[in-house]
Amino acid sequence: MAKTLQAKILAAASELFYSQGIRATGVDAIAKAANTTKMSLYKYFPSKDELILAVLRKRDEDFRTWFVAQVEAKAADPKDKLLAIFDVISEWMEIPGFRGCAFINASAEFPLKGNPVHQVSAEFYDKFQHYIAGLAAQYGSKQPVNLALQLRLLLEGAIVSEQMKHHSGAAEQAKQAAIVLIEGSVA
Amino acid sequence: MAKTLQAKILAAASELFYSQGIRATGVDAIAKAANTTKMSLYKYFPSKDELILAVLRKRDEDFRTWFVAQVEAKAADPKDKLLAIFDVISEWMEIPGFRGCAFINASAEFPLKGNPVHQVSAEFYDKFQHYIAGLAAQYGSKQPVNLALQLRLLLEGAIVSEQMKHHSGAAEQAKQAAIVLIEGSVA
DNA sequence: TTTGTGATATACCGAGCGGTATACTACAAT
DNA sequence: ATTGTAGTATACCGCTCGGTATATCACAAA
Repeated sequence: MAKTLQAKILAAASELFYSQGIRATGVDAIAKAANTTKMSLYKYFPSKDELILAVLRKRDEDFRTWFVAQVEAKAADPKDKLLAIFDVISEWMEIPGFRGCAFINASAEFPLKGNPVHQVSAEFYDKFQHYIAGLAAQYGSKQPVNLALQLRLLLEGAIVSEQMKHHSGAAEQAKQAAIVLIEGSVA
Repeated sequence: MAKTLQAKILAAASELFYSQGIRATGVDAIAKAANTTKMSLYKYFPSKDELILAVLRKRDEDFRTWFVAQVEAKAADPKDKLLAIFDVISEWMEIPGFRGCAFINASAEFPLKGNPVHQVSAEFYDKFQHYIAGLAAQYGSKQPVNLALQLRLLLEGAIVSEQMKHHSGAAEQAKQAAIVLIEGSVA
């Protein structure tokens, strides 16, 4: 409840960046949404660029924590967890305000190679893939890292498809494909 | 060679939008890159929004034409064509200046649901998927539409992964997964 | 009571944005 | 020779942007 001012700014920026786009969101709008002023904002974040990175880093933490908890709550053994991933993603897509993956979107908004946004986004998916690879190894996959990357591709593809057109059946087909790949990886 | 002024504007805008982002590209820069002036630009395109849509529609045509030609040149029978898709994508990713899929990027830059950019982008992938489904049906897949969507997800995922981090091995793993799914779809 | 500090309020800056107005040039068709 | 048309050149508009300056306020520590 008693969030620090810095946390309030971060939360407001995160929400606006995600719903409207980063470039489309002005610093004034963020300050107003956080019930503060631009001056205070610039005390905590030296520039909008730094704020963008801070927002992404926090989202990285929060989303992965939330996601893993969801999966662990849904299934007990490794194979079921691998499949539960797709159910969690499917439910996430149905949450009002879903507009795709914040990291994919950020990378698209700042297309230049060297931009730090790419590094943060890449790290997010690396960690994500690493979590999947762990489950795949427990499950007994012969090539857990490869399987993890394949499943990750299905997830990213489903998210992007669903962003462009809602209820495209992407999540369902991603899961069907995942079943084939998961079971094939132990044969 | 003797491109019309309109075509030159379209080409310049397409290039700049793709390499820098749409919002990040000003109308002045487009006019300059096309060796003309803003006045002429606004004679052909009533607004930047209309220009954006025109660029995406042209890219839709051009890319699909180029892509199909590449695939057809690489393979003769349906199964090989399905696999060749992943080789073409892989080669495309290695072209200097690759920055992901213009349609995914555009959708990310304009996240609001009703934006026409989403419709154009969704239509592009619908046509793309329809092409894959045709090959899948010729190949003898029992559920060609489902297989086509699954392969599309792998492709989108690979493109996005490669955009965030080059040489991630995404295209290769997408192809490996595709082989399993394609062969499984006739069993 | 003074002093230091975190936050506010507000006005401002230079730059870039999308888009327009006006006047001018080149050239082809009648 | 005249007229219409396609394109140029340039200046301008109102607005928003990221970022800063300055002055003030609330409050706790000393």
